[in-house]
This record gives sequence, C-alpha cells and structure tokens, in this order.
Amino acid sequence: MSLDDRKLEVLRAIVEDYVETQEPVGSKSLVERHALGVSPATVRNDMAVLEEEGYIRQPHTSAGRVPTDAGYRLFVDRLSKVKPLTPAERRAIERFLIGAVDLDDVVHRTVRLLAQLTRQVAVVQYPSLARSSVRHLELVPISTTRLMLVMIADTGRVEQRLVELPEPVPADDVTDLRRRVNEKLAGQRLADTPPLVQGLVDDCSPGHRATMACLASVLLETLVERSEERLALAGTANLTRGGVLDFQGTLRPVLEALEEEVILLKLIGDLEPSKTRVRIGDENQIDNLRSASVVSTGYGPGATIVGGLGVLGPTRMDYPGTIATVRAVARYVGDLLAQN
Amino acid sequence: MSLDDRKLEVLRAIVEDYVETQEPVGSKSLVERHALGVSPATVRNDMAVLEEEGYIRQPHTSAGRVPTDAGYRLFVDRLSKVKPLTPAERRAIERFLIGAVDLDDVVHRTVRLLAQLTRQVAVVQYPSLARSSVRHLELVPISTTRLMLVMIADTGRVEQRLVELPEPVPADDVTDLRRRVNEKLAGQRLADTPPLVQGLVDDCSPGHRATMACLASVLLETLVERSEERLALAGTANLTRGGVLDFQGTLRPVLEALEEEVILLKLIGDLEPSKTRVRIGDENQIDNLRSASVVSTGYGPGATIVGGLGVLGPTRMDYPGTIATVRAVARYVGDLLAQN
DNA sequence: ACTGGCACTCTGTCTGCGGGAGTGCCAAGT
DNA sequence: ACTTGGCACTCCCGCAGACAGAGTGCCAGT
Repeated sequence: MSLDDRKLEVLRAIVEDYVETQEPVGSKSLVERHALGVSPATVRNDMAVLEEEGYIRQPHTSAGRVPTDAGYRLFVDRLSKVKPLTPAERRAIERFLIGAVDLDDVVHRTVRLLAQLTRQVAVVQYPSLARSSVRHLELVPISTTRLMLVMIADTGRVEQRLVELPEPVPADDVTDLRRRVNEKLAGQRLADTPPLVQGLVDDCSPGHRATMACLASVLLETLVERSEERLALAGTANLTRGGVLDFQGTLRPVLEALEEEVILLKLIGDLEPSKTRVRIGDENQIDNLRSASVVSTGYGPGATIVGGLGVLGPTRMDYPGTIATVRAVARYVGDLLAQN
Repeated sequence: MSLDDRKLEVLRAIVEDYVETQEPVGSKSLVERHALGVSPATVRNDMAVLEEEGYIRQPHTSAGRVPTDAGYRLFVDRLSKVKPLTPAERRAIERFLIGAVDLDDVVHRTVRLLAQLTRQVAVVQYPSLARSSVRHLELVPISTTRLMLVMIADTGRVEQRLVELPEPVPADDVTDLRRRVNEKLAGQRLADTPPLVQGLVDDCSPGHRATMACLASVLLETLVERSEERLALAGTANLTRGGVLDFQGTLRPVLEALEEEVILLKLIGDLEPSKTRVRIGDENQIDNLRSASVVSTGYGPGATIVGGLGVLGPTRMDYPGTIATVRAVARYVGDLLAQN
C-alpha cells in the first residue's frame, strides 16, 4: 500500500502539531487545526495505515499518535519546505559575527549564536588541521634546549608545542632551522607534509640532524597524526526546555555524550557533501542519543569545507527552522573566514 | 543557648547520614547508626535546639531533619576532619597528569580528572594573564599589511592576535620591531606593561610610529585590558547523579550558570588566600546556584598563584572528600607547572 | 471512498484510607 | 538538671477505586 497525498498531508500535520504541542495528536484536533477537508474518521483510517507503515505510533491505546523516527525522516526528506529566516534573524547573525577579533572569538560567537537562534545545543568544530595548509612555522627559543614551535595555518588556527631539544642550539642555528622548515613546508597542506618532513631530516647536515629529527617528530606526532580537532559547545541548558519529557526521563546519557569529543566529532564531522545533514534518533548510531537528533553541515571559505558545525536537540524538533538556521550560520561563518 | 559537644556531634551525624542516604534523618535511625550513647528522645531534644538555631530543618512535620546551609557551614568549619586521599587516588592523579604535552593538555586533563575524582562538575581556569609575565613576543608576517602577534607567557599560555597594519612593512623592519618590543617587554609582568608599551610608541622613529601604535593598541586592548580569562569545564553529566532530587527539580538554572564564563570566574576566581574556599548555597551570591556549593582553590608553581580551580555540586555534598581532592589536584598541577 | 455513530480502552486525576515514620511533650527516673 | 520511655499526633506515601475525557476501531449507511 503506497501513501497517497492526503496521507502524507496527515503525517505532516501530525509532525507539525506534535512538535508544537508536545502532546500526542488525535484525529479530531487534527481536522480542527488543519483544513484537511475530510472528517476525523477518515483521518483515523489514514492514521491506521501510517502506523502500519511505521511512520507514527501510539504511546498507548487510545492516546493520540506520535511520529516515529521514520516519520520524522519522511517529513524531513519529502514534506518540509525550507523556512526562510526572518530579517531579524539575519540581522542577529550579522551583528553577532562582526567584530570577532580572532579565530577563537569567531568560533565562540558562532556557537553561542547557534545555540541562541535554535534554542538547542550547538557544536562548532574549529577548522580542521587536516584540511588546513601551513602558512608559517615559527620557532621561538625558550631556553637553549627548548623551543616553542608555533604553527599558523591558513584557516587561522594557531597551534603551539614545546620541543625539548637533545642538545643546546645557538640562536643563529634556530634562524637557519626556521628558514629551512618554512621553505619546505609553508603553503603545503598538512596532510601532505609527512614525506616533506622526512625529507627535511634527511637533507640535514649531520650536526643538526638530531635536533631536526626531534622537531620533525613533534611536528608529525602532535600536528599531523593525532590531528588535533577542537570543538566548542554551547546551549546545554536548552536541553531542559520541554521539561524532562524529551530525552525519556534523564538528561544523563545526553550530557555524557556531549562530554566526549570523539562522539561530537562523529556527529558533526562528516564533511563530504556540502549538504546539510540530519540524523534522527537511532540514525546517529549512538545509544546515548537515541532520543536526539543532530542537524549539521560543513563550513568554510568559498566552496571548500574546513570544519563542521551543527546543533543537537530532541527528535521532536523544528526541523525546517533548525536546518535553515544551521545553513545560514554556516554560510555567514564561511564568508567571514574568506575575508581573512 | 550554646551548643554543647553532643549537639555538635548530633549535627555532624545528621550531615554525614544525609549526605550518604539523601533522605531526611530521624532520631531513631541516628542513634542506631552512630554510637551516641543516648536515647532517641534525647537526640530529639537536641534536634529541636539545632533547629531553633537554624542549623537543621524539617521538610515537613513528622519527617526527619535535613541540614540547612548554616548547618553545612558549621560542619565544614568546625566538625569535619580532613579526609586523606587513598593511595589509589594519588596514583590516579599522577597517572593522569604525567604525559601532558601542552598547557591546553594540562588544563583539559586536570578538569577531567577533577570531575572524575569528585564525581561533580569541575572548573579549571587557565593561568591568568594578569598574573603572568611575558616570556617572548613574536611577530609573524602574514602579508605585507598583516602581522600575527604571538605572546608566550611564562605560565605557558600562548595568545595570538591578528594585527592589521596601517601601511606595508618590509620584513627587515618587522625584525627590528620584534627586537625592540622584546627588549622592552620580555620578562615583565603583564600588569606592568601598559606604561612600557606607551614608551615604545614614544621612542619610535616617526617612520614606524603608526605601525607601532597599531601594535601597541592591539597589545593593550586584547591582552591587558580585557584580560582574557579562559576556562575549562567538565563533568556536567554528574549533575544528574542523585536524580533530580538535588537542585530542587530542574538542572536548568545550574546549566545556565555554567554557561556564563563571568559567573564561573567569580566562583573559582578569588585567589587571594592560598586556602581552599567553600561556598555553600546562597553564599555564592548567585540565584541560579542556590542549591549548589562550590569548593575552590588557587594553584600555581611554588607559592605563587596563577589561576583557580574547583568543583561545583549539590549543597548535599561530601565536603571533606571534595576539599581534600581539590587541594591535592591543585598541588599536583602546581608542581607540574613548576617543572616548566 | 467517505462519514457518522457507537462501543471500547486506556490515561490521568482525584478521593479516601491505612501504614509508617517521626515528632513533641510529659511525667517519671537517676 | 538531664535523660528517658511512653504516647498521642501529624503528615507523607502508596494503593485501590471511581470517573471524566480523549481517542481509537469498526461498522453500516450514503
């Protein structure tokens, strides 16, 4: 049995009402609130079919219907229209983002903005090192046997590591090292650096070989291999909106998941397509987030993508609005990055 | 009427039992669990006095007693003995903190460790810039009209800002600027720099005056005036332990407070004495945190203090254990910083 | 294919009713 | 002057029963 247009219309109405009222929706109130042009009895028949097909369910006999994950999925894929942002929202975004002095600042403002606009939990990934290129490497002598290695990436990220040297190195040699390292690596994508770094060590005069090897290993280990992703999070208090009704009783599992960077990265960090991605309930593959949905997208200057951002909320969420907001914020942030 | 020893003993027993069981404690169960050597009736009389004095209260007639904020205060000040850490805990601390590569890493490990050991929300302040000295200032040319200013502080903090120059500056001049800036500022406490920075501008040759002024203003504005405090937070999921019983029903206000850096700084950022500080309920002066207590202390290499750390939990918390852990972690972190 | 009607089911709420825990007070004992 | 056992009292909590309300499924009629 396929679903005719009216049944789809009924599903949409159920989702919309349920999202708004947070209560199971019955046939009678449905026809009252939406001009469906048919009687409650007809709607009931449609509902029976929708339930059969797994798009809605009843919490208990003789309660109204509630969308299932599959129902939300269908709604998102086929039934929802893009909801344009209000001018007020656009202005809010602009006002919030101009005046950021710093990559840190941009990220923090963005995450707070997202949380505020969507009234949900927001996550923003810093531009990924793996997708960045080296703009400059700086070596700052801290003592004769210690260097601070500072890497500045084209995405604005700045990372630093302390390097313990095997032997004292005079200042002139540091200058030389700096020049050589930059000649080789500046402008390169971080992902392409490992062979180049190896080359640096090989080409090195025996006198500095040990020092350079040390530098190289720090570079590889901490910047490339364990490719240091950073995240910002905001709006956890929004989880408590709608009482404890969403999230089946306790926030605990959700809060726990939000503490795990690995999990968050998995949630927002699939940057392949430039499309916005919606993961509903079980779809995000994490037990703790069964009753949560994630709307995420990539951002970056121009068409390239350097990081992800998104929001997390109850499966019962305003998908069209959230999707529109996430997209808009991502675009603004991308533009902002492009200016630098 | 003053409180004799037995009444204090009764108060201590009430606090201990209530913290453990989370239930109002009655006279009968008290004498059963603690060898007080008197009958329940006597204890009841003592309780009446303690209630009169405001140290305990009854949730309702004919329920057991529960400590008030004042009761906890008295307990913390006079009744609790320091609870030494177990060897296992000491080992956990050491294992957790060695192998930190980075200030960021140290802070993150510390905050997670604190959250885990105390099973509460942990907050760690990065070493305060206001309490740091300049180790080195680096100027990295990004383009001819843009510099990246990187400041490395003796506490390990590294801050960077983009500086837009009023006019193109050739590389040699950058070298010169760098030398001059470092000569003047390296080794100085950040708090002392403003007049020195002004001096730098004044002493500058007219040709570079504009550039230096620009640099100076970035330095002053973003590093000194708005003295950039950073924080790390972990363990919010621990708020859900003990159900929604603590925190009078909703986590909302607490989560909201935890999102405000300003509030968190106020909570853990009173670094004057080297003593551990306990703020119970209303004492922390924040409406949202009426039902929360904060245990905080300063940390730093040796005797100096460069930042604060602490934990936040329900007023019904294991104070002796928490205090001991917070202190121990602060000491270990201080030692770790001293090594750099 | 849609609709009105009807019986049925289930929830949520309110009520009333012990059981239990704990208190306050009092009179007696040390 | 404390301390103690006894006792009446209060109030919470849990449970069972009743009831209204909402919503459904089904069926017969159009």
